[in-house]
Amino acid sequence: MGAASCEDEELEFKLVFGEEKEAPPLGTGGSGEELDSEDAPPCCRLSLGEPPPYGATPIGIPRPPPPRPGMHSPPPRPAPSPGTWESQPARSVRLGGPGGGAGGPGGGRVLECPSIRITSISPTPDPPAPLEDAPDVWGDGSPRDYPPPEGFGGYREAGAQGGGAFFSPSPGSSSLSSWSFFSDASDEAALYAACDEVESELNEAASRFGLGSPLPSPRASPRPWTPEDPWSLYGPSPGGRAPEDSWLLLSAPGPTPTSPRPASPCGKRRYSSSGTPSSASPALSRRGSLGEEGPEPPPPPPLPLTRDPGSPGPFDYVGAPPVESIPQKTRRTSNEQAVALPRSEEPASCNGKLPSGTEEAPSGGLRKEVAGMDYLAVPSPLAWSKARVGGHSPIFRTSALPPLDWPLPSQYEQLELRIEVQPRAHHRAHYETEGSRGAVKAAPGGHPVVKLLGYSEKPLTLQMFIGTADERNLRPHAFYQVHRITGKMVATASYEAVVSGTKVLEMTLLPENNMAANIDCAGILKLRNSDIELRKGETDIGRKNTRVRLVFRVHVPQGSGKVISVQAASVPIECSQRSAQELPQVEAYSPSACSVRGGEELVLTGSNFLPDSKVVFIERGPDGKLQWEEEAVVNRLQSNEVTLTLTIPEYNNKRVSRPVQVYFYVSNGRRKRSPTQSFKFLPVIFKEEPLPDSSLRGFPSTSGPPFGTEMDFSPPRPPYSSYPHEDPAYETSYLSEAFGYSTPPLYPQTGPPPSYRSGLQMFPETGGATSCARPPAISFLPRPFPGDPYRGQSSSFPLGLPFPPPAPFRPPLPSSPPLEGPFPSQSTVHPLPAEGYNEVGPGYGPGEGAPEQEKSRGGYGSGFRDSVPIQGITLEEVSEIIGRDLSGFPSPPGEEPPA
DNA sequence: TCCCTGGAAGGAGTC
DNA sequence: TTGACTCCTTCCAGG
Repeated sequence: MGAASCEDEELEFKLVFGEEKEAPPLGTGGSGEELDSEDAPPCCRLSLGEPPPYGATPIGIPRPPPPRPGMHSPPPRPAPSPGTWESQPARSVRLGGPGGGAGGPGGGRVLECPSIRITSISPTPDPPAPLEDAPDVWGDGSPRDYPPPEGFGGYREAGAQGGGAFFSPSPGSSSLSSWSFFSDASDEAALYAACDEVESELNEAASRFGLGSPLPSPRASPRPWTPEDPWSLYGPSPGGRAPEDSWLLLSAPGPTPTSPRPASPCGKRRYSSSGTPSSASPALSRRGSLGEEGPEPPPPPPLPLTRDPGSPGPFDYVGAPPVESIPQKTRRTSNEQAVALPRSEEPASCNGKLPSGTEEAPSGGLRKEVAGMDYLAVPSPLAWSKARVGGHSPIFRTSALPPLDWPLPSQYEQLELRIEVQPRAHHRAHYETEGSRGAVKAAPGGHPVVKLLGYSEKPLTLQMFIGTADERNLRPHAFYQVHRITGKMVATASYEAVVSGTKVLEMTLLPENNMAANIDCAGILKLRNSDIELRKGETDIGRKNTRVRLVFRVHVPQGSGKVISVQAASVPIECSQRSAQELPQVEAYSPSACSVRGGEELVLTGSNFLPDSKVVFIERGPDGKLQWEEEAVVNRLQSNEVTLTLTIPEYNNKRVSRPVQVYFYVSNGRRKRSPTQSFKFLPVIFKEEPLPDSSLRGFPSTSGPPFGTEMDFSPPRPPYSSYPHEDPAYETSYLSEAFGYSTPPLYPQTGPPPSYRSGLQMFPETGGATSCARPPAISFLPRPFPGDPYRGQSSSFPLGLPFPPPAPFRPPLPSSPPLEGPFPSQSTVHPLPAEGYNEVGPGYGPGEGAPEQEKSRGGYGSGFRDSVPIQGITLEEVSEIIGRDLSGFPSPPGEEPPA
């Protein structure tokens, strides 16, 4: 389907703009394999009802290609002009259905998506410059100055939309699909005239695809702040963003706005009486698509609600087939339908099994063939990470706002978007077939609170979407969407929009409210795994992928058509029912490293801790086999439901010379374990004499104390002048760990030895707390050394975070727990692998607006950080780095790999 | 009546 | 291949 739509787009695009010549030839761009359909500015809102930026745009202009599911906006690449970012070349697509192969009508036609450029702050006007001053006809507050084609920007979640709403409107959605691709029939009628042919292809393609899940949208509500819409700052017309209502009304199927509670597509399920063979897919029997469901609510009247001025409606639906034409969605559990799916072309990725890099395999013919369906390919996480290494400035043109999957810093200069009150760690998301399960709540009661610091001039729009909480880049979650909650108890006005396929809830930050918003209007909707996984290009799997984060973003106008975009992500939220009830969750812990001798106290904070909860440390070998396991002694007296205090066990090999990465988990019984958390056992102290020329200082050799270094197994000594964490060496460890790299401090380094190299290299075993690393992730303590931009950043970032937290220094929150407080409340750092963590942002690439502190940070900055950009680094890269940097390490006598 | 919430049934998927 | 177990999705019921 995605293919079809892309084709559609391409066709229209060419027809209207004659882009053929400009479209990069197939395979051009070098990295064509990694290109997405999202080449188009992801910042483009796919909101139905948004008119193209140009009034003259012919009606034939198709709506943006359905964002590809599972895809992220291809990381824009630096354009020739400094500060300018250019989208990656578009991919080619083959007409004729998803098969991309010869099958399907249009069989061999290969179309190329246009290359699009989006810009960040650019000293010189970019090609699209002429459009810069064009009013924001989009009215969505995301003024766009790029040409229409960009309006078709796809977003990965478009798939959500593409796969979801795009494919099949929600039949039983509790909320109409505001992003339903197929919508109002009346509009469609007009559209058909313009794109009959395309539509037929779309339908054809759709019929060959498993249709995605309906993406429900909460009931609409009038835009609460239309007149004062902060977005108007960017353009005259707020119209582009059709109010939810319009979306809803445009969606043919589904409950009416007045019946938010979705009727179960097939009524209540009764397995005992369904008559459906047990082997039958529940989906087939219970959840068909439009048309399949008998008692579908009558289509809502066409556009009864007021559209925002300028809301073009029809444009959005160009090419959209009528709802009725949507083939019944398929489920992979259906054999027949499964067969119908273009498996042959589906990279193994379809179900999320595609190993990283698979699709990058440039295997000639095959690759070429795939190229025909190139836009279906999904860049590997590695590729993404690499592409984003270096990060970028959070300054954008108002016309080219960053896509949702672009990491952004939470703070830039004086601006900071902060989550004052974090949501609870658990929130049971609701399915489309269920009624709402309410808004996300905050741990202390109430709801999350988000505040923008450093700006209070005008009202601004705060955007919120559901993001991922895994170890990869923060991005819109494929299996969850934000769900707008309304009701008497909801005080915060919100507006639902769709940004490239991802539902975004928009609220207003008012100066009179100190630019703070109480997020009491945001629920979480769970999409069926099978639906999402069926999407073309979707690589994520839904099973056990139940952790999300609330992502908040705000674009602060800076004048001159520029905005600073900052983003904040909440702590991870477990959205499954069971997990929320039974599984223990570790949200933070301190410390995160300790001497191999253990004995230190480790404090875990989280939830679902039981009196008999166990904490088990484990170590796994490269092959994943368990190499060591030790249960820690839990101090029951100092533990409760949300806190576990335990004594770190002794590591089984105390003669290691390098930090050992281990993990621990909390167990409430068999199969009731928390996700593992990383922990490091550090070698006992090394005393080293500074040897400026040595690249291996501090490391023992196999033949005695190397370079004047000796291993110290003696009893604890008096504390050193500097605390471990005050020592740059500590910082190295700290950083590497904080960044989530399961890598030991990179002692052996090439190049000029960092200043911190002299002196203590490893953790002094002084006993007491001094032998333990301060929590990198849960930095309750202000970072000690001066100039450290992280200092005091109590809410740093989770372990496993590929992005370093480049956020400049900020004082601890008043609400932050005391120094030794077990759990930071607001800005708790979750050591959980939740990369892309709010504060983590993309960081600032060198020379890209990085805070001076960051740039000037000495010590570690000259080594590892300089040689390997942290941002976006992946585990693979980390492994590589580890292998590279430690390869020269001589194993000291006595050190043996844990058996 | 609607919304929210907790619980659980039953099938699918995984080990 | 089979059984046990876990997870997902839907349904039920009560406040």
